[in-house]
Amino acid sequence: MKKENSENTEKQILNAAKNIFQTKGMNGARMQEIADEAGINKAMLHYYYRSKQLLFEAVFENAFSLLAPQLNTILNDDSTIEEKIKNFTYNYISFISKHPYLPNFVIQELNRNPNFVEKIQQSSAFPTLDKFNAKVEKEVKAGILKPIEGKQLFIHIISLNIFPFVAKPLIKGFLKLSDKDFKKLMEERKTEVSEFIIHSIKN
Amino acid sequence: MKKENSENTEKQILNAAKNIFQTKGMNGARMQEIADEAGINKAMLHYYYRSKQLLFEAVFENAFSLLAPQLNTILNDDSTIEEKIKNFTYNYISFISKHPYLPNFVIQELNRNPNFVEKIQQSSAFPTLDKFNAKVEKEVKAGILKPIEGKQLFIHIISLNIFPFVAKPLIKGFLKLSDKDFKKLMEERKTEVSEFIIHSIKN
DNA sequence: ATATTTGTCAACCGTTTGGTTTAACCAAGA
DNA sequence: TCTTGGTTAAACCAAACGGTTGACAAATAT
Repeated sequence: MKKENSENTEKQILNAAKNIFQTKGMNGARMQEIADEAGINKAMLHYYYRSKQLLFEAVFENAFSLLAPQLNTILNDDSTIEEKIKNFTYNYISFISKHPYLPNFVIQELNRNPNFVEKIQQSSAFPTLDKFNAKVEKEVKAGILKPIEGKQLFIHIISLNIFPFVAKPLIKGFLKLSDKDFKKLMEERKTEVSEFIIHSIKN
Repeated sequence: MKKENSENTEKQILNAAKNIFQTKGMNGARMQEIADEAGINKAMLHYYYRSKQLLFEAVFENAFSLLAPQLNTILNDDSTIEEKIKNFTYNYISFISKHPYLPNFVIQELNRNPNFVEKIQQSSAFPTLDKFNAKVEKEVKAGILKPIEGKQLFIHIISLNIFPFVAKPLIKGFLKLSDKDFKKLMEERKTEVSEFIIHSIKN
């Protein structure tokens, strides 16, 4: 009843920490609350992760490493811009619907500690825009797309896809939606958003 | 040197609280820090605002009351949809450039405490979409706009305008921008965004 | 069989935090 | 002159917090 639990406990902690940190943030989270959520003693948190800061970083890097591949796909695969937009919009909204706290958590904590960006910029497979920019420029010159800068298009795409989840309470308030309504609306956006973008940029 | 300062101190506190709360959030802010920022004694905070919670709510309502009119204009004036989009995009980006912490603060705290929405929904001049929806529908039927739902268009508009400010550190990281670069990019978006939207929806 | 390591826990520790209190001070108004 | 209201520094308080300790049992190694 030891080694089986030792691996198990560590994952239980990380999972509990994920839940608490992602809903309450670093400042709002309490070590005791994480321990309770994991159903273990508070000392165990420090036994496995030494400090709140390190536990938080484990959670954060885990969260970020889930988001980065989503972006890397659109930025670096060989499909056309139109295909990229359609795929990303569909896949990203599906993905976030399953992890609704993720984008807000990442954004909130990056705002709290902006030099965090530099840290993760080096380590993990941090997305780069070079290939995407080149592809946009190429399709613009070929007359497939109307003139647009790659970086502006990129911001358009992520704004339209991510923002509704980040501002969920606000949007629910403005549009007077229930949780179910909101989910349905996001479902519609899986195609609505890509059509909206493509309408605007395609010749 | 009494009554002049009494009003003054109250504003000094609110202003200091604004700075601290908007950068660190409710959980990250410390009463002592706010007192220091205001250059007054900590007892004064409680003298004027009784508790951290009440001081925070004063700051939050103040912040929200700055944002709401921006939306109310676009939603309720009599201009065409195209004009609404152009005006809102230009004005909103100008406005937020002067108050960069505002949208993130509001969104972060609404996520932390979603039933806050209901509170402010009653009290202040909370924006409603009815008129905007009707106008969109009318222009679609008149053939001015391509078919689109008002609520989806509304989400598009606020996403494209607000998100870049909320995700500033992320965007700075992806695009490898300095603060100056970022500001320039947002300046470009004052027209870029509205053109992008109008391209997509106009017949 | 014995010793060591590893996982776990309850209790504890020092510090920070939001909030209160006290005593004194000062300027303005009655 | 006396009261009143804004202000301060300082001490104080209880609760909450992150983190540590020491004991103990189960698993592993010798």
